[in-house]
Amino acid sequence: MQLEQVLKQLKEKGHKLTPQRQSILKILMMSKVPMTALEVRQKVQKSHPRVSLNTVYLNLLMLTQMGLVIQTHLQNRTASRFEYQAEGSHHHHAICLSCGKSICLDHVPEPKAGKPEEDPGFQILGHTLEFYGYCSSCKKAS
Amino acid sequence: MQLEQVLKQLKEKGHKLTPQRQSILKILMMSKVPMTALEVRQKVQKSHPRVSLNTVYLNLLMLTQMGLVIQTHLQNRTASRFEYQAEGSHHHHAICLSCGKSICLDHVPEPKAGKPEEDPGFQILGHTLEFYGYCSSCKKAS
DNA sequence: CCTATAATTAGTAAAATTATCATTTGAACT
DNA sequence: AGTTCAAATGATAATTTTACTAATTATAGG
Repeated sequence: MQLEQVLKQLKEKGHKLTPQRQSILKILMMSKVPMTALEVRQKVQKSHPRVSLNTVYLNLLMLTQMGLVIQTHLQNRTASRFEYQAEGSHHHHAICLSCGKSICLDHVPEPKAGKPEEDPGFQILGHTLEFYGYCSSCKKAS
Repeated sequence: MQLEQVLKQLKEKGHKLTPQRQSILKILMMSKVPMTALEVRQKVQKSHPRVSLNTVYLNLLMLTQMGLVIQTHLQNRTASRFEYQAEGSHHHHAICLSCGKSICLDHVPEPKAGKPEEDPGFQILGHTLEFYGYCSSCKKAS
C-alpha cells in the first residue's frame, strides 16, 4: 500500500496526520528490517529532534491496532521490534531463545518438526499463535 | 504432566531443584488462569517471603525455554502473563486490543474471519505466529 | 560427611514500556 | 482567517522487564 493510501485510511478513522506521525510511518514503511522503538525515534529525531519516545510508542500502538504494523516479541529478550506490514506480505517469525535473532518465515513450518528454509538448522521447540482484535463488549463500547 | 515428572525433566537438563523454583512451578501448574510475574511472586512469598521478582522472571524464562510455560503478550498492554502448558493442552489466544482481555481458544479460527466460540462477537483483526527454539549457531554453541 | 563446582538467588541498577496530565495542534466548521 | 474540539504531543513519573554481581546453595563426587 502506498503512503498516500495509508494516510487516507488513518484520516478516515479519525486520526490526525501530524508531522511526527507521518515521519514514523514513512520510516517504518521504508525499513527492510523490524525496528525497535528506540531505533525509530533516532530516525525521527533527524527531522523532529524533540520527539518523545512516548509519542513513538503511542504511534506504534495505534498503527498496530490499525493492523498496519506487526510487533514481534523476542520471547523475554530485550526490546521488541516493529515492522510495517504491507498488504499480502504477511509472514511469521522464528525467534532464537538464545541470541534473540528473529528470522522471517515465508512459509509456515510444521510445528516442532520443521526447519525454516532461511536457517535449515533452526530447532523449533514451540510456538505461540495470538489473534488480536476487539472482544464483543469493547466493540459495543466503540 | 505430574509435578514429579517435570522436576525430573528439569534435573536431567542440569537445573537445580531449589525451593523457590519448586514453589513457582507448583503455583503455575495449579493456576487455572495465566498469571503475571507479580502475581506469581505474591503467591511464592507466602512460603518464601524474601523471594525477588528477578528470581521469578528468571524461572519463568527458564520454564519458557523448556517449553513448559507459555508467555502471552497482551499486544502493548500492561504486564504479560505466564501459563503452564500441560502436555496436549496446547491452545492459542485471542487478545482484545481495547481491554487486553485474553481468551483461550481450543480451536484455531479462520484468520480475520472467524469468531471464537468463547466470544462469538470477537472481531479478529490480525494475528501473529511466532516459533521459538534455537538457531543453528546457538545450537552449536550449546 | 566433606569438598568442589556451577547454578541460583537476592539485591541493585539499568533499560524498556506504559500511565498521567497539561499544553499544543490538526481538522472541521464558520 | 477565527473558533472549537478532540486527538496528539512532550514531559514526567510509574511500572514492567532485563542486566549485573556478590553471596548462597543444590548436586555430584570423593
